[in-house]
Amino acid sequence: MEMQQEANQQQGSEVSPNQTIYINNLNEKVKLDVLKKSLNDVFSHFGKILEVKAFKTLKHKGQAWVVFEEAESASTAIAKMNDFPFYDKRMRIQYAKTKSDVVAKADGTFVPREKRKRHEEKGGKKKKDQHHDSTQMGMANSAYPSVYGTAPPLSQVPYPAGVKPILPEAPAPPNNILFVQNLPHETTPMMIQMFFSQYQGFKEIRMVEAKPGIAFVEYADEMQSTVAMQGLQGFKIEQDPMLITYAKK
DNA sequence: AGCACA
Repeated sequence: MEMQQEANQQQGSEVSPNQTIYINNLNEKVKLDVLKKSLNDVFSHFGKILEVKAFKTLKHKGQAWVVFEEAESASTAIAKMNDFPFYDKRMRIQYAKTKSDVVAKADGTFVPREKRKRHEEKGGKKKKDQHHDSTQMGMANSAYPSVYGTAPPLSQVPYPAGVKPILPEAPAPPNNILFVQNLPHETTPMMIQMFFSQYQGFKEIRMVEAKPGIAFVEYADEMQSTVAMQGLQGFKIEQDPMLITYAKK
């Protein structure tokens, strides 16, 4: 008969809706400023953001708080973005458990908290148990809810309308094609061919008229592309140093 | 896994 109440307790935890969302399962390899900026970019689709907070302490990495001006924005954000692939991991989003300081300050209810448990700042250099270095980027998470059935590859997950996918800026793995950026817009293939063709294995330059300033340079194999990259990295065509990375496949 | 406010 009544089977409509499950929508309310999607997290299995009882936290009342409020204007701050708590996000975890974030990719811990992403630098903090980049992470916060990307979170801001993504979540500003749902309303005005007052603040984005994230920390890199052991207890808090992989997590972030996004404070909206309106609680409704937070609700929409959760509904639309929970399990959203973000830097190759699915964001898990809930309402934050406690009121954010910015909000309390606006409320007038802010009371400076007592010194909490002394934050373990990184004073010593003990790093015994942090060797989880296994790169698990791109592994589908098997434990996420029903909507997609069995987890599809992240690359196939549909994105909510109006939200651009955030592609990991993680460097592409070494391969035989180089991606060259920061070229003067007048650059022609011939101009840079002079440089790239002096390296063994050079095959071709590809440029797209619609996208000035970039080029793809193909070599026979990744050894050769790597040598060329190392030789030409930062080389200045006019005055701007070119930025060379491996192309995404 | 882990809910803070440098």
